[in-house]
Amino acid sequence: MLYSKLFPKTLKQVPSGAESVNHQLLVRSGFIDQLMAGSYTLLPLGWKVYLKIENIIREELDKIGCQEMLMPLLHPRDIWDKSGRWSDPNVKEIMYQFKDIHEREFGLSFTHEEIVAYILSKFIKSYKDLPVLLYHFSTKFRNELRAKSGILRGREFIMKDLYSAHISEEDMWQWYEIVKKAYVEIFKRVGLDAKVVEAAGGVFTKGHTHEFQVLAESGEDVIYYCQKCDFAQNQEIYDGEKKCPRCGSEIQSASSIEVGNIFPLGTKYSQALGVAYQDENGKSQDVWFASYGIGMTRLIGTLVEVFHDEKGIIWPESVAPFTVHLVGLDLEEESIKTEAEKIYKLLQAEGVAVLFDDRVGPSAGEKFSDTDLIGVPYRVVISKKTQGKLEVKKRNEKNTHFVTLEALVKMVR
RNA sequence: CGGGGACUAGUUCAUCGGUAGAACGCUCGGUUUGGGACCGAGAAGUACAGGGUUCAAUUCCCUGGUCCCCGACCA
Repeated sequence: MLYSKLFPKTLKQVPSGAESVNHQLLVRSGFIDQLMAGSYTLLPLGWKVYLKIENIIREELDKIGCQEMLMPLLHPRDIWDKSGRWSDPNVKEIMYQFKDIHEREFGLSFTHEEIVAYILSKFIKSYKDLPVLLYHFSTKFRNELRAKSGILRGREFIMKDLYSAHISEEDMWQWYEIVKKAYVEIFKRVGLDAKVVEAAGGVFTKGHTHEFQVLAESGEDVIYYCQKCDFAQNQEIYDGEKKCPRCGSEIQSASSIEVGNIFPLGTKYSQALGVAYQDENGKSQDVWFASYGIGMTRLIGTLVEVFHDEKGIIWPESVAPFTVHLVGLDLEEESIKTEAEKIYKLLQAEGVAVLFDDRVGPSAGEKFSDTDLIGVPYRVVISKKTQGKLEVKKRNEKNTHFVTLEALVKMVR
């Protein structure tokens, strides 16, 4: 990608009203643009990051046997009446509900339990059809009482939601643990140190469900966790103990951002929507459900909250929009321009995602400021000072050093 | 939905009862070139909307809208 062609350009000033770090940096660096409160466009750079994250999740979920699909966002009222949630006051608060010109009632999706149950009720016949794990990445609409913190809490946001269906509670819990492990791996690959935090159980279980929390000052949640082992609980269930019940070490608290959660649903939806299978004896049985979510856009915001400095974003390599930010200085000199273009093409040929600042006018300082702001992991400079070599600086390090093209390619792989 | 703040050029802000100004950005010309360079010229505004007070309102008052922050609620 040529920086001269990239839409849009970076902003020098902090947009008015943007107070949270993720909001300020993502807007200034051109990753997102606000349409209204809690509603943002993912601009080309932001979308690149989104796709990187999406692919990591897709890989990890497919690895354990989940199947990706895509469900509609516009839902007829009757399916929500079956679960009784259309008229639930708590649901009415957050669900966008409206009528079309024929007075038919619709709602915009804020979750997909009803739809998944509806699909499964059609196709699940036998115990042989289970278990099945279905997921999709899609928009969620929530009429938030208060959208806030930039991209962390929106009224329209992208979520990955996964639903698993099972022949029994035992099977459900078994898969619950498998998905939990996959989630741990996902967050690790994305670059985040997410804590697996115990949360209140559902209606039918005395056990705990789990939230994935990332420590961050800007987080809305507070969690209590052990300094030594991986014990952690959310505010809802923490009972005030000073010592860890598992290892006896100190418990400490911190604010955090919930980036994902997993919880068993039991048979509530299968009963409401008639999702049943025949067991080995030909007897009809309810299907057991569990659901698992990851807030995709929130995850992007969380990454910025965690990985930034006073100059800009510092993307983990696994999710960065580009791997190398190639900066050409002194480009009005034909020989340097030619060399920079050559390196740009060679890096591309090596399969390296590179953003090439090919602008001739701007000063070195302006270009460097842009690299820091955008936060690509490797900055590579070519100028009359570099004399045929490549000057490399990692975004999260201070020192620069000179390398050959071969060495650089090896480094970024 | 309660409490607070804001709304003026593309952006960030200043002005202040007498019909608007800077910086940045943008365009053109020139000088620069390793941390958001400099000089000159230029384009750019229904001051959120409606109502009221006034000789006169961007400015004061009221109503509404929008955005941000705190709270209740939540991926």
